Amino acid sequence: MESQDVTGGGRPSRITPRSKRGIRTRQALIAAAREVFERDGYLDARITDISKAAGVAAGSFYTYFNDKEEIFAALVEVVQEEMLHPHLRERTGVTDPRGLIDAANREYLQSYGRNARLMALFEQVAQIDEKFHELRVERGSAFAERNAQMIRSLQARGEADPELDPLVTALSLSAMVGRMAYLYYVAEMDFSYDQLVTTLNRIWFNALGLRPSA
Amino acid sequence: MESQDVTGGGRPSRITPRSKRGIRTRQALIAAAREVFERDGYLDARITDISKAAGVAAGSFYTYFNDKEEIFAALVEVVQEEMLHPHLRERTGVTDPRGLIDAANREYLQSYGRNARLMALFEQVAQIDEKFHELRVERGSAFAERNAQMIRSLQARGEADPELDPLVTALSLSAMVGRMAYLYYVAEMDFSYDQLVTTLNRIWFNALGLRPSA
Amino acid sequence: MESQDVTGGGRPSRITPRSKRGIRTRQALIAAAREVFERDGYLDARITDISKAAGVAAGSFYTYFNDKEEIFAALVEVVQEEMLHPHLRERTGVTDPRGLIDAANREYLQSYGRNARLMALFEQVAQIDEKFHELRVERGSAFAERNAQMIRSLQARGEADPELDPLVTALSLSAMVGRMAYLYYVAEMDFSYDQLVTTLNRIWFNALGLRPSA
Amino acid sequence: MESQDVTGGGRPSRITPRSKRGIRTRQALIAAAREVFERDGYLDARITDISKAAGVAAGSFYTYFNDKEEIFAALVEVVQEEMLHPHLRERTGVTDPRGLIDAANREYLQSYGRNARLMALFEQVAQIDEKFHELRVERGSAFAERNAQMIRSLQARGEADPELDPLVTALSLSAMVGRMAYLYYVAEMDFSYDQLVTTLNRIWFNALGLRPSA
DNA sequence: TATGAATGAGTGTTCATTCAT
DNA sequence: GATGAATGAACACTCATTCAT
Repeated sequence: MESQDVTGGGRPSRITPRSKRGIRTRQALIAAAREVFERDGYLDARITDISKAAGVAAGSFYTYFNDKEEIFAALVEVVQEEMLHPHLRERTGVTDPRGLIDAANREYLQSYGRNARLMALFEQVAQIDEKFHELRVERGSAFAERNAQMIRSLQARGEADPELDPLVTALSLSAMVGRMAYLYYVAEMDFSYDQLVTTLNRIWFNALGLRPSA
Repeated sequence: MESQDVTGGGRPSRITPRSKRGIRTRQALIAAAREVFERDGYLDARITDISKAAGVAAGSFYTYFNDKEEIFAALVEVVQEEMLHPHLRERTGVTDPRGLIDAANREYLQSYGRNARLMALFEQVAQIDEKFHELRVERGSAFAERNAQMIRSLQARGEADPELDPLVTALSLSAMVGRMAYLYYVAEMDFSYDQLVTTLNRIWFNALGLRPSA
Repeated sequence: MESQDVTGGGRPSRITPRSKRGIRTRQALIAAAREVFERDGYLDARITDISKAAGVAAGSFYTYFNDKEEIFAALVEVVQEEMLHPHLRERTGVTDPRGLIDAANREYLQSYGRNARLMALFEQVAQIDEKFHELRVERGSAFAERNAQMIRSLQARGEADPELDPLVTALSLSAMVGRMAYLYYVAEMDFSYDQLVTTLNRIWFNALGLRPSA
Repeated sequence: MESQDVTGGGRPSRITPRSKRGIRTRQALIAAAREVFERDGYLDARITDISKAAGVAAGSFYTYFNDKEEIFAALVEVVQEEMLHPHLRERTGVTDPRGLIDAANREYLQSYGRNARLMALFEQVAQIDEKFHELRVERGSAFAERNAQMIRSLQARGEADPELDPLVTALSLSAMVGRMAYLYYVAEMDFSYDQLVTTLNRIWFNALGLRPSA
């Protein structure tokens, strides 16, 4: 998933800094944005506060971004690079389906937990801003599509319930994990991490009809 | 689910109208609110527009509500009464677990579909307003608790996988259905209603380990 | 020349006041606008100052006008009604061409002089704002067209140089008077009112080839 | 008409470049200013854009000019040199009054037409900036003074109406030509170039009482 | 109860100008 | 001389809320 221009363009996009100082300022603004967004939420975050937190003048914000939406997009990009962990199989050496699902679930939850505030923020902004809503749905689809592939292989090998629609199943189970991560880390519902992982795993296994590996 | 004061109180709560005229005005405002909210979203809805849509003067809004949050709460109450369909078993005469789950899923999705715009609105407001966020989580929990009860009985009768944590399982599967309803009706993702119901049912059955009824 | 919507529309036009108080406020704003515009010029006039001069809150401006352009248009309308003096012939009883031209020139100059500051303002805004520029050209054309009619009659009666193009002549001579009024009242050039009227009259007479009335 | 410091002085005037590079940059800025002014008008022209159009950094503008007014003054100077065509009599060999007036009118209109955009700009700035307003009035006066001289000679020779005030007449007729050039080239009013010249000439001739040359 | 005009706090945004490199 | 990033003063405009009629 490469860096991608989240905002579809429109106004004259601001500069990409050429000097060292410019790069530093831009980064300071993004870091400050993260701080302010996490503290105040997207709606209450004022551009002035972001500039102030970055230690620059109010107007300097506009050297790099047109508005709140644009700096949020930049923040999303930065964080997504941090959160990306593809090639699970190669990294872990795990090959049996149950092990892979368990590893994927744990990795997803850990990653979500490390960035819980930000993830809550993304959920929020997705509900507020059309562009980010679409982005979120698309990313979810792409993720589910990879899982759908796995389900298809398992079905082909006779290891998974052949009656399941691979894509809708993948979407459903991914949606479930995503939402439960939210309830655990953001809404702080009252169950343990262990209960969570164990139950999610078991639902995946049962739902797909995976038998325990010998 | 009784009428419940969503907003924790605070300002002098506005009147509950006694005169016929007052009742009419209040209802007109709520209807107008639904219209404006669905059209503009919660954030962009202006109190002025709600009054205008209701055909009353700007100031009249404050005879009945203190602010946007309060009229939204009133709207939520009205709609929830419309959406409530308890006692599924008694109403349908269905008794086998798979039949009940199928009926519940279908009923939930239909109901969601009939009020899709509003449901999207609720999701949005839950992400914006703390009070509604809590309300949403609580309602979800209550709903899941009922499902957890069902899972416990099935486990007790040896009809469901005894390894599952009943509450977390219920939460997860409910969350899954809720999110998929959103993706189908609001995000309008590209799969059919039939695929949706069939897949959700099958995931429930498999996950719980329900065998087909003889 | 009827009241005419100078601004071609666009944004939701503000209210026309229903209550007495509203009418008073709107008028106070227009009067204040005249004051501020005359004092500071169009460009330097701040909306805040207009509100302040009218003795109302900053926001109240926007109850009646969308922006500076719009209140200026309202001001133009008001003043134009004041300045309108048609039916010169009927009012004065003058019938001979030279007498009519003399009366018209004097009336125009007097009227210009009474509103010199505002006339300067109109010139300024016409150079700044496309809409008012067009308005000015149109009004000038309409005025010239009436004069062109007069020239045509004189030519038909053999009293005016038949070689002259009536419309272009009328435009030219009107433009001349308009510009000289500006130079006399606004730029305050160094010649007397009497020199001005006498010379303008004589140029008109000579240009049209009018002989002195017996 | 020599190069003349239009702005009355005040801030430390910027450098007059010595190096070839400096001269080139200064010229590039003036050319860019003309471009931007003609495209955006005086008010909307941003110094940033002038620098950009000249292909130099924002800050470089201030090496040569203090502000927009100053570069506009420089532009005026350049253009006025281009537009100057004195000594009409000597250049054309024309000597009879009607011929000279005709030649002068044609020359003025042609010249105006070649620089219509800039002339419109000058009109605009004269209405916005006190300094340029005065400049415009002065130049007009100087021009009219030359015409007044001509009128005086004609009167002395008995060739022109002796009743006319030479200066006010010259001012009036010049103002007329100037304004009509504006209406023709800038406002693009609907009459032909030929109508224009013929009518203006005839008004001059008639107004002054010039008989056709034998 | 209804009206609708008045209020005014609150922030985003622009852009001329400076100055360290 | 040139660069381009940083500065920050300055204002327009919105809209929830009040309150006299």
